[in-house]
Amino acid sequence: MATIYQVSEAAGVSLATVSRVMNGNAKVSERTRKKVEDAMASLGYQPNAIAQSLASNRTNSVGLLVSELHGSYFGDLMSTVEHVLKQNGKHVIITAGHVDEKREHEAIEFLKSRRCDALILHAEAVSDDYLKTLVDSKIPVVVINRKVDALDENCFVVDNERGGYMATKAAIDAGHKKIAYISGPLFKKDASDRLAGHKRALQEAGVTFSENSVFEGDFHESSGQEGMQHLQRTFSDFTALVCANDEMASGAMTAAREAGFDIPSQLSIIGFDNVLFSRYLYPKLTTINNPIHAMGEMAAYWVLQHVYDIKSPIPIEHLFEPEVINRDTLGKL
Amino acid sequence: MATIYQVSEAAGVSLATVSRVMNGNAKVSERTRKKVEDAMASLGYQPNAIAQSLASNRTNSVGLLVSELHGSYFGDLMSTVEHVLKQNGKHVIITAGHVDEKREHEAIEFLKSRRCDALILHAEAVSDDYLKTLVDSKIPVVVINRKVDALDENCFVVDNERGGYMATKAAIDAGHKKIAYISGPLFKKDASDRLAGHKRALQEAGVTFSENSVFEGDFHESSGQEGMQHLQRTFSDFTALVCANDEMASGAMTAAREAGFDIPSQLSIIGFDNVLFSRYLYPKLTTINNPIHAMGEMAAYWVLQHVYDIKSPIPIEHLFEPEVINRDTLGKL
DNA sequence: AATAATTTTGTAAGCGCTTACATTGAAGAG
DNA sequence: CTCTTCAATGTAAGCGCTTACAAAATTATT
Repeated sequence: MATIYQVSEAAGVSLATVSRVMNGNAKVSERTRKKVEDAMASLGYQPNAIAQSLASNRTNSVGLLVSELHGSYFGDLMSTVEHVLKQNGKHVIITAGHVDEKREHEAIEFLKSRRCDALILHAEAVSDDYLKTLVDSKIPVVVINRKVDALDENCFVVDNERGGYMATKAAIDAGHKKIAYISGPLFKKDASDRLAGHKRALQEAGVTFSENSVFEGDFHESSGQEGMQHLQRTFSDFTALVCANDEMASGAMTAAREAGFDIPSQLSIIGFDNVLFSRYLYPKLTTINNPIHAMGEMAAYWVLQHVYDIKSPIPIEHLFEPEVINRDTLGKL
Repeated sequence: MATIYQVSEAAGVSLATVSRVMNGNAKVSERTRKKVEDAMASLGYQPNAIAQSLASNRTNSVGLLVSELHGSYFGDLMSTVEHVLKQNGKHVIITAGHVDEKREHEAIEFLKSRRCDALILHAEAVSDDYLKTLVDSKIPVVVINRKVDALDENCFVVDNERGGYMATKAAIDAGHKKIAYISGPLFKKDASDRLAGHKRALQEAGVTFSENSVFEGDFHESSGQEGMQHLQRTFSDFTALVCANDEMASGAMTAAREAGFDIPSQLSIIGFDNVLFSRYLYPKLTTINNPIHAMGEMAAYWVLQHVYDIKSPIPIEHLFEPEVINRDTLGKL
C-alpha cells in the first residue's frame, strides 16, 4: 500500500505538496498538480484515513447510535442519515445500544474513541445527565426522539403525546367508546407520552379510563399478540384497539384474526410510526405517522451545518408533528 | 481529552508503561499497574483509537458492506455480524452499496481507507475480478451470498438453485400444475439461480415452461404487486405463485386480495428468505428459509479465526442449505 | 557478597499524514 | 539592474500511540 512519501518521490516533490493536491486547499501550480496526480494514479495511491485523522484531528465521520440494527424504524433512520451525510462526503459509523444502559454507554464511548466529528444518538437507556455531560464535553451531539431539558437545541423529537392523542381521537371520532390500548414499555418516554395522549383523548370524550384497558408491551410484534389475548380477558368487548407502534399492531391483528375477529368490521386497530410495512399489512394499517425520516434528515443537516459549515438546505427545526394516516383498519361504528 | 502522556506523568511512569497496562500484554508489576490505572481513572483517560490504529496497524474493526441499511434481510445480517464481532471486542463499520457498481466500489474503498482489519461483503454489483483483486491484495475478505470462482474459501452462500427448486417442488407436490413465478432482477446471480431451480422443478414434473409465466421484479414489495397484476393478464388461471423473495410475495398477496382471490384456497403463494415479518403476514407466508443469520454468523467467525486468531466455536462451512418453511399460504389442490 | 539471570521500566524511532513557517524564485516596481 | 512582493514549494514538528531495544532493578545462584 503506497504512502504519501512514495507518491512524493515518484512525483519529485515534497510531502507537503502531495498533501496539498489531495486536500485541494492550498495553491499548487497546474504542472505539479498534474505530476502528483499521475504519480498517485500509477501507484494506486489511497490515502490512509487513519493517519489523516490523527494529523488533522478530523475524521469526516459521524457516529450514529441506534437501538437495534434491524427493524423498520431503525432501518429508516440509518438509511436517511447515511444518505444525506454521504452526499456531503461524510461517513457514518453505526453502533447499536440495545436499549441497555451499559451497552449504550459503551457504544457512545466507542464512537468517541473513534474520534467521530459528531454524534447522532437514538439513546434510550442512558441518563439525561450523561447526555448533558456529553454535549458539555465539546463534542457535537444531537439526540433523536428524546427531549432532554436544557438540551433543546440538540434534540429532535416528535410530539408523542399529541400522536397518542390523535390515534385515540381518531377512534373516538369514528364512534368508538370502548377502546383498548397496547403500550410500549412505560419506562420509555415515548411510550409513556403516547399513553398520556391516549388518556387525554379519552378524558376529553368523557370516557373514563380503566387500568384494565391497557397492556404494557415491549414494542415487538409478539407482545402485540400477547396484548390482544390478554385484553380479551381483562377488557372484553372493546371495539377499537390502539397500539403504541406498528409492530405490535401487526401482532395484535394476527391474534385478533385468530380469535375470529374481522378487521375492521368487528375490531378496529390503529398503529403508530407508519413504518414501511404498515401499508402492506392486510388490511392496510391505519396509523400515526412518526416522521423519523424527517428527523433523521434534520439531524444530519444539523451536523453538516454546525460541524462542517455546510449550510442546511432546509431550516433547522426541532419539533415534529405526528399525523394520522388513514388506511383500512379503522372502521366507523 | 487526556492523552497517554498526561497519564504517564500523573502516574510517574513512562509512556511505554502506560501503553503496556492498556494492552495488558507485557508484564507490569502490580504496583505500577495500580498507579497507572488510578491515574487513568482520575483523568478519565480514554485511549485515542485513531492513534492506536496508526501505531499498531490494527483497527479492531471489520468493514461490512450491505446493499441497503433498511429491510429485514440486511437488518438480520447486520445484527448478526455485529453481535458476534462485538462479543469478541471487535467493531463493525457498516456501509451501503445500493447495488450500484460505483457506489459499492466506493464503499469498499472507504472501508479499506479506514484500514479495517477485514471486510465482509454483500456485494452485488462489483465484478468478480475486482473481488479477486481484493483478496489478492492481502486484506482478508469474505463474500456473502455470492459465489466467486476460485474464491470458494472466502464465499458463504446458500444454494439458491436448490431453494428455487424446493419452492416450486412444494407447489407441485401440493397438486399445482399451473405455476407462475415472480423473479428478482435476473442480472443478480441469486435471482437467476432461483429461477433456474424453478424451471428444473417444472421440468422434472413434466410441465412445460412458458415465458409468460414469469415476471421479473426487483425484489421490492411493489414489484410483487405489479407482478401479480401483470401475470393475471399474461398467464391467467395459475393456481400457485412462487416469488423470489418474501417482500415480493407480500406485495403479490396484497394484489391478489385486491383482485378478489382468497389465499390459499384460490391462489397459493410461496416466498423466499423467511424474513422476520413473513410469519406476521396474513395468512402466514409459506416460504423458503434463507439462512442469512447462519451465514452472517459464519462469516464473522471466519474473520475472528483468520484475522484475530480467535478460534471459531463452530466448524467453518461455506455452503448453506435452504429449507421449506410450511405455513399457511400453500394450499393443496 | 558477587555475579548471572530475569523481570520491570524507560528511550526513542516510527506509523502516514497535516500544517505553520521558512525558503525559493519569478514577476513587478522603481 | 536592484529591491519588493507574492505565489509555489519545501522543511520539520507534531498528532497519540506501539514496540524494538537498552537500561535498570530485582531475584536467583553459587
